[in-house]
Amino acid sequence: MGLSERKLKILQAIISDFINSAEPIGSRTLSKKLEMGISSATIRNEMSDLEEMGYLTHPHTSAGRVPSDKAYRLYVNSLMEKYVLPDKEKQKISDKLMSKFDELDKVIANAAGILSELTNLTSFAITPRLNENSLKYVNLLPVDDRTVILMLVTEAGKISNTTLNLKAPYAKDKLEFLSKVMTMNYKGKSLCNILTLDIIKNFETDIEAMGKLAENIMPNFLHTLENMLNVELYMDGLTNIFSIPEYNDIGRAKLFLEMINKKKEFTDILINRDSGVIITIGNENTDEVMRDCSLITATYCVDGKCVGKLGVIGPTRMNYGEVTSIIEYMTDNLSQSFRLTEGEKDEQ
Amino acid sequence: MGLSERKLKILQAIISDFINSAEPIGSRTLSKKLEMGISSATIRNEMSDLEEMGYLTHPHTSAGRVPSDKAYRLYVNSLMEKYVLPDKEKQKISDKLMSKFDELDKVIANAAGILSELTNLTSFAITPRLNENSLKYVNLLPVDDRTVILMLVTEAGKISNTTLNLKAPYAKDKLEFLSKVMTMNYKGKSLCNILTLDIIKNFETDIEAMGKLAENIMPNFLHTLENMLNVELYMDGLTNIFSIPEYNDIGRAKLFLEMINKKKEFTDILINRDSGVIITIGNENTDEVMRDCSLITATYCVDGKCVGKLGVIGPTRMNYGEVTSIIEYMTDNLSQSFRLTEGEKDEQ
DNA sequence: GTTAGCACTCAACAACATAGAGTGCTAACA
DNA sequence: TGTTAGCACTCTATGTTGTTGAGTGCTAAC
Repeated sequence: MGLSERKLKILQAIISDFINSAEPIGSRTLSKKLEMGISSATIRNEMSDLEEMGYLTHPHTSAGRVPSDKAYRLYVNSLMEKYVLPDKEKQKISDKLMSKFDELDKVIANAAGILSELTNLTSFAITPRLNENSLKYVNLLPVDDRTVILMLVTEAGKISNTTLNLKAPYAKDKLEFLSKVMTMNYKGKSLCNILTLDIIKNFETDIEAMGKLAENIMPNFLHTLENMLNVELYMDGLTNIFSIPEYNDIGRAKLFLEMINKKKEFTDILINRDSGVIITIGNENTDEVMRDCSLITATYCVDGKCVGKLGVIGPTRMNYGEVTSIIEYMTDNLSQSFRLTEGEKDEQ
Repeated sequence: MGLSERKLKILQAIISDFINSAEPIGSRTLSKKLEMGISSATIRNEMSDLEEMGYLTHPHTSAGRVPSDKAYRLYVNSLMEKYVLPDKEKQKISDKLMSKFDELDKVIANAAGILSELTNLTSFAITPRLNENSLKYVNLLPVDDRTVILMLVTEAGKISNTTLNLKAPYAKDKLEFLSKVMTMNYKGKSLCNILTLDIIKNFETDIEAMGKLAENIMPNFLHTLENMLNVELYMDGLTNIFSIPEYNDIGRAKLFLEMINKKKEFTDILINRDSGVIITIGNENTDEVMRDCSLITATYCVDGKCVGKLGVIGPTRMNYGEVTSIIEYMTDNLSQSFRLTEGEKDEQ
């Protein structure tokens, strides 16, 4: 049995209504709302068919119908109308998104904040993985006779500093020399590659002449590199779930927040999602704990490479159209900002 | 009417019991538990007196007694026995607290994590205010022909970088010169002072000769300074409240999490608390929203100056003795770590 | 001052009744 | 053959009532 025009219309009406009201819809209500001149009994028959096909469920006999994950999938794929962000809204987002001075991490954290505010859902964003990113610059800066700042800069412009406290005083000229040697050695190599033992081993023997200095600095160098590879997770709108009826229950709210708060696991889930706008609905999520949530993520690019993600998580009953449009607009906006350098922007 | 020895004993027993069980205590239960050879009727009389004095309340006529905020205050001030952290526990904390490589912000975030784990409460930590901190070092590093990294280092060792994209290419020698001039000019001055217009104004005229370069860099310099003055708030153990009976109610849990999630307001509250170990119980908190919480904070020092805070928030019914000891031990530990440089530690 | 005894109070729980929304089925209709 | 009215049935939500048990407060006796 296929889905007739009328069945689709009914299904769509049920889904739209349920997305707004969170209440199961009965045949009588729907018959009035649809204004198609069909009686509640007919709708009951159609609903019964839709249920048999797996698009609807009932919480219990005498309740109305509720869309299933399968229904949401159909809705997202073909039923829902594309939501077009009003220009005013777009402008507002753009304005909030980029504050000229901020560095990447702050922009991303801020983006998560804006997203949760706009969607009233829990939002998250992860910073780029720098795996493929290559080192541009190693700098060792003298602070005082035993303190040195190790500074790494990548091609994409991410900077990381570590203050090192050496066991013994050092000579300034050696420090400068070491910076240059290290830069020469590692420039253009990807962070991941540098971390492989071979290059490092070679290097350590090369500069034996530099004495204790390198010995002191190398472990810190590696540690800093590792830190740079870490993906940072930002979240916002955690308490938004309390105004969502689905979580108006201490047990569910707890499970949700606990899931979200396992940052390591959650980051991994996000990293492993495909690029582009990805919507996973309820049981489409491979992770058991997310089976009654939907997750929408989109990728933003830095320097043209898709590396970071932005998204929301909420009940399967969410406004897919609007939320998707907002996320998409935001990631596009971010990608564009991170492609142009500030200087180029100023000239435009 | 004063508090007789016996009344104190009864009060103490009620408080200790209630801290563990979260259940109102009845006279019969207490008479058995106390083993003082006094009957439940006598205890009822005493309880009635204690209630009249404001140390106890009843949720309703036929319920047992519950300690009031006043009772907790008495308990904290004189009744509770000092909890001594076992050496094993101390060792565990110390080990987890300092990981040699990490920078200040990460150590602080980590401390909040450990604290929530140990207390099963919601914990928080704020990084130092750098108001009084003075600038040690301004460095402008060339990246490419239009990109410069502005790096500021304070006496306390906090580092901040910003990548600047200049409107026009610059000459390397000018950049180096500017770094030196700026360092000379600002070294030893507190961040707050530098932000006052006078010094900056003077400086801008001084170096007019440097052309456009300074013009490009100064606004970023100021912005970076401002950012360095921001206090960062880290929190952990948010979902711990779900296992606390007091918050086993969607409304309360919501209020609590919403309060905690207003980071700006919450940070301000923390900043304005006195130094040292401060316990505020229920209605002692000036903020309306915190009237049914207790807040324990302690200060940690960087370079001997008390500047950052670490603490927990939870229901007034909390284990004040144990929690206070843990926080105190942790802040002492942090202060010590931030006083000695890594080099000195290694030598010990 | 302490205690036993007793009437009283109140929350928590369970058992039961009721209303209302909604379904499923059947039979009649177009 | 699809559509519809009608009706019995189901199930939740809500309200009512009764019961139990923990606990108090008071009184009178020790």
